[in-house]
Amino acid sequence: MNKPVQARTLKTRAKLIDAAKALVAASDYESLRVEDVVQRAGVAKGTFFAHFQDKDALMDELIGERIATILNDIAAGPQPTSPVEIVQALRPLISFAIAERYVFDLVLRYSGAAGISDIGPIARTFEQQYELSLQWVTHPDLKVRDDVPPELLAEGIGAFLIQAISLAFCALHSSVSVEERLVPYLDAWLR
Amino acid sequence: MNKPVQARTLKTRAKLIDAAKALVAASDYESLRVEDVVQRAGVAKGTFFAHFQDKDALMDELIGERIATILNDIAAGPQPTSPVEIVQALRPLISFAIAERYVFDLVLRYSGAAGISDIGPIARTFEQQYELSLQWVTHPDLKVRDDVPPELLAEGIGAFLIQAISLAFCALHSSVSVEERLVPYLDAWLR
DNA sequence: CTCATAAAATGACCGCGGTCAATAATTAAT
DNA sequence: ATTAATTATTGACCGCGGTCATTTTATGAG
Repeated sequence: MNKPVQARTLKTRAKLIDAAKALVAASDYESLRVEDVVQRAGVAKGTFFAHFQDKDALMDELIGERIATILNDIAAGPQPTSPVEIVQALRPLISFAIAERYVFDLVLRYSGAAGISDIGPIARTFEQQYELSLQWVTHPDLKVRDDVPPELLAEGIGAFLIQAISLAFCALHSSVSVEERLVPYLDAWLR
Repeated sequence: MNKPVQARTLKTRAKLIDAAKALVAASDYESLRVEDVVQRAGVAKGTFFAHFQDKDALMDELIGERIATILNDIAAGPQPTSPVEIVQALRPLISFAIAERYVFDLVLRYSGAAGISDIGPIARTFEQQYELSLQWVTHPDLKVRDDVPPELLAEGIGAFLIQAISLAFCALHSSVSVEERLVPYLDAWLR
């Protein structure tokens, strides 16, 4: 029943991902070119698309993995006890998201899957972020309002995180940082 | 001092926009092709890019205009007196935003300008939506919490609107509509 | 009207994501 | 080992957004 995966397939896929990671490390996500990836991996262009639906699917892998790692690190840290500490805890995630406008756009685009079947790495990190927020919100050390279910509070944290980052891109000239913007939101939302 | 704009320029630009509108009306935004636009407008391809920075800039015009119209209609309507009525009032906007995933993605991408100078039509509609929300929130007929500045409440409405629409795309299989999802957010946020 | 200058329009061309029929490598059966 | 069936790889090709040197058209001065 299970499809027999050839060892060659895994090897080629790994070569492609390694090549892509190296190229991203050398410049950035936005300037990644499929042709460069396949050249570095030593395979033909068509091979790339036999392994990934399209270029964005590779990006989904790369960026999703990065975000998952960041979220795991955050989850391993201490329980925040206030909105300010929440924002501090989220800082690594924010830094990554605002480092490249391209990344943020892609994350937003991939946050929602077209169907239940094609939930990709990035979409999973949204779930992960929600679970983390839910954990924080239900922890006794973080005093939050109790007139609203914790699930809703957790979703709200995600909404304000997106909002704060969007506004940061909207006004790069502004001196208000994402963190400064996010704190009042959470303060008002969670109190 | 003022650049002398030739009548020909305005005419060509109008031809391009008219052609684009007709094509969008005939199918949808996503399938719009620059080549089709210029062919219908009866001009060369290069001419298009003399009038618009890129294809997205044209989309910015088209979609921004639509949204501005929708928001004006909403603003001309009655003052909502509850979160449910807010969501009802916003329904035309929501309908347009979820009609095409492509449109929503582009709206998000254009919501933030790269700098203060290049605020386009779509970015302006975000401002417009904010002003409308602020107006609602400060109206005496809508009872809202007073422990938070109205400006923050207005921004929050925008954040939850985006969140609700995103989740709608994320789970097209789900039976929960955008409206149903949005009401609890606003209920908790404004009370 | 004529000519000089600037503005607008042109279309061949390029970059890059993505496709697909043809080919090569792998596996399983005898 | 040979063959047949499956799976992976290849690279020429296409679609479409975007560029730019060249040509065409409008404008203003004398």
